Amino acid sequence: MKKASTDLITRQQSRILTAAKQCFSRNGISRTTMRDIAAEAEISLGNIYRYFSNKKALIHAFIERDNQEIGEAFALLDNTKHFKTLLEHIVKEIINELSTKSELYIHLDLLILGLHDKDILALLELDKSEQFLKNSLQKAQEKSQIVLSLSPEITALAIMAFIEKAAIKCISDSNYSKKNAGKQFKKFINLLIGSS
Amino acid sequence: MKKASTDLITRQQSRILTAAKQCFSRNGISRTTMRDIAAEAEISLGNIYRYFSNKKALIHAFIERDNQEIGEAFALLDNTKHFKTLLEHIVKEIINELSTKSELYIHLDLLILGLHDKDILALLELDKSEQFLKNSLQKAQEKSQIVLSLSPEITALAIMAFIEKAAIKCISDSNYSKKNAGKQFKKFINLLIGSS
Amino acid sequence: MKKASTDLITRQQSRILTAAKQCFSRNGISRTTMRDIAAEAEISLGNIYRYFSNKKALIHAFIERDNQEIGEAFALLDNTKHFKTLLEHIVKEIINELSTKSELYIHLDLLILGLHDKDILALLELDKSEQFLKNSLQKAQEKSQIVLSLSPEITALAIMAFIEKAAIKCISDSNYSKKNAGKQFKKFINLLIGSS
Amino acid sequence: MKKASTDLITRQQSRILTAAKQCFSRNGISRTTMRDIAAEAEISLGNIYRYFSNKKALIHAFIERDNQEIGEAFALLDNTKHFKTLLEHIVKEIINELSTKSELYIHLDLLILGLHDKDILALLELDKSEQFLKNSLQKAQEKSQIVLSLSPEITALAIMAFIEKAAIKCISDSNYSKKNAGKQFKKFINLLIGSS
DNA sequence: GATGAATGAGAATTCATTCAT
DNA sequence: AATGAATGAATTCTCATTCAT
Repeated sequence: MKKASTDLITRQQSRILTAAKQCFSRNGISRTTMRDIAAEAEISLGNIYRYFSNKKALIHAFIERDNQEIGEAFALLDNTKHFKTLLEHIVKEIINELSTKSELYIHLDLLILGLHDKDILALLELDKSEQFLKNSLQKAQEKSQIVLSLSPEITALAIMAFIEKAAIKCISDSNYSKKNAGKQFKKFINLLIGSS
Repeated sequence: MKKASTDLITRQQSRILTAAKQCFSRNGISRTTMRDIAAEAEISLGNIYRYFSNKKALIHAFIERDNQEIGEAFALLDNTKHFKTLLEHIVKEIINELSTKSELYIHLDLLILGLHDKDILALLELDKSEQFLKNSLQKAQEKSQIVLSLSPEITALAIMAFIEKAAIKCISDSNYSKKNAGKQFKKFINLLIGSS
Repeated sequence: MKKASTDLITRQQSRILTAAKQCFSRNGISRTTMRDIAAEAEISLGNIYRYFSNKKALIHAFIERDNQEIGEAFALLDNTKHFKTLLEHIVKEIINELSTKSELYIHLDLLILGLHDKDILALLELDKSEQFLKNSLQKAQEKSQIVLSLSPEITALAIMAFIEKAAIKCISDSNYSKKNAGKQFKKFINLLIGSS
Repeated sequence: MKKASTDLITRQQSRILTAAKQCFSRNGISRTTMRDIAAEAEISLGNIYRYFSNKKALIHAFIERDNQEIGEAFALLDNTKHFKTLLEHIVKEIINELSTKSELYIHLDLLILGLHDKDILALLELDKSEQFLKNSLQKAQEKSQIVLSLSPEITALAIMAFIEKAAIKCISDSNYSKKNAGKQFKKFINLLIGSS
């Protein structure tokens, strides 16, 4: 991997990461070959290595980008007056996205990779999103926007756990729909969070 | 796959599956080679193919056996007088086991395999254990042993989700301990389940 | 790489090493691919890895075998009554062999590999043959078979150096023949070694 | 290879060759990539091909320049009154340099390349330095500055062989030092060359 | 029934060389 | 003249699966 004009570098890296996401969604991370990504990005195989020194580095970058996106979504919670409503909305979105199967692939693959690889594990900080949520809950509680039945920490954990599980269920259990998941989540939320 | 006399078949299959579990725990499913399993089972490589026609079939059989074992654990709930205490105990056990990393490997690997492979997905019925728990909750509620804040279905989902998430956290987040998880779970349970 | 019945293992390893020697002679070590060796040994590519865990291990084994052969040649010196004559003979043989170009390829390639790789360097013990020769000279001197102008150490060094250089010259300089080399060596030897 | 104005050509070629020497010393010729050389020369990768049509041509040019430099060193021998002393000095220098490992890399790499490639072999004329030395010895003998035990040809061969071998030994054998080599060489020289 | 040797289709990665700008 | 992005063939190594004994 060598340097190139910064602009092109970022553009190409981004292009490759987007292609990677496509492939990862389709087949899971570990089943995606560098050649697959190259083909998807319409780039030569060797050229990928100009932008990412190896597969691991590419995955690294991929995770970093992913974390950013999730962070941005949760950031909205800090500036809203209707915390619970927005939370329900965000969660619905996330379940929606995760239950594309494609997203879930990636999500779980990352977990597995993390278990196999300390570096990736560190990067995952196994659930940035949980952190974001916890912080948002805390702030909202301090602002007396909401009343929590349990600590922000447990609440965040429980919520994120619920989301993932529901998403998995949407895919794996044909009797279980996203609508279903949404309704259940509302009830669950009402148990955990009371509005002031 | 060549056939063998029924008795021997079951004995050998069992032996191989036990060896497989060892290997899967150590390195995850996808990183376990057929040779690894053969070595662990002290059986010849070629001989495995007499009992399982290919790796996928072996994994299939593995899942079936796993589901059985979990079912047996939850079955205890149906005959106890101290539902909540026993539940807490079982959950502690499961988190303990899952957070061995080795078990989590398998758990997650299976999920991924399921996402990639309809046959396996069907077999997973993504969380036998959740079904068992739901049934137990329902029966206990009918017997008025417990009072549920939400439906048995949501409660089971929430509990299993919590367990998995906590197990993952035990491994990935060095600041998070099993003790911690146990305490949090108690509070969480008290919110979901009231004793009559 | 896995174990196999000891007999077959040795036979196959030997076969592979022989094939390797062919290839190394033809193209030099670093230009020889594992596929080349497999083809020459009439074995599948993957099968090589059953007998040598990687290319480096194969080269290792190759060197060890080479060292043995040279050692056997020099061992003859210890039991002869006509030291100088036999030495001249052996040297002629070695120059002959080395100047096949093929042998020289290997000889030099090994040196280079040694410079790049500590493990190989250690194995080379950069010139087993020089050690053998030095010991033979020493014994012969003690038995008063020969009279050395310089120490056995320097003498051995000078002789081996001469051999190599002459061999290289035979190949690279078309005006320089093996006959030439033999004659020159006799004169050189007479300067270094006098018979008693 | 595209052409350039003669002046610039020579300047750039020289610059590239100097960079090449740095790289070759560090990692050996075959492990040096064109990109390495470009970086060291602070020139663009593509631009190298304006001045050398390919890697082989570059190595060619490199050898030619190297030969020149060695020639200049030995030329000193022709004008000295203290032949043996100067020779000892020069040899010490060469062993010193060669045993930097870096120089030896190049030296051996070139030999190998020569064996693989007729064009390069011709260029090497496998040991310009030996030729120079032979000529110097001859002249010195004619001027009666020295008395040779053997012919100038054999003497030159023996000396150069000794140098190389000693250099290699300095690197590969930790018990063997440059000092050692120098002392041994003096004794060896005294056997080959007597002053008048 | 059992064995384990053999196969070969990939996978990641490297690097000389070309070519559009 | 100079640049450096792009190419793709080549290399090492892995592993599920087959098959002769």
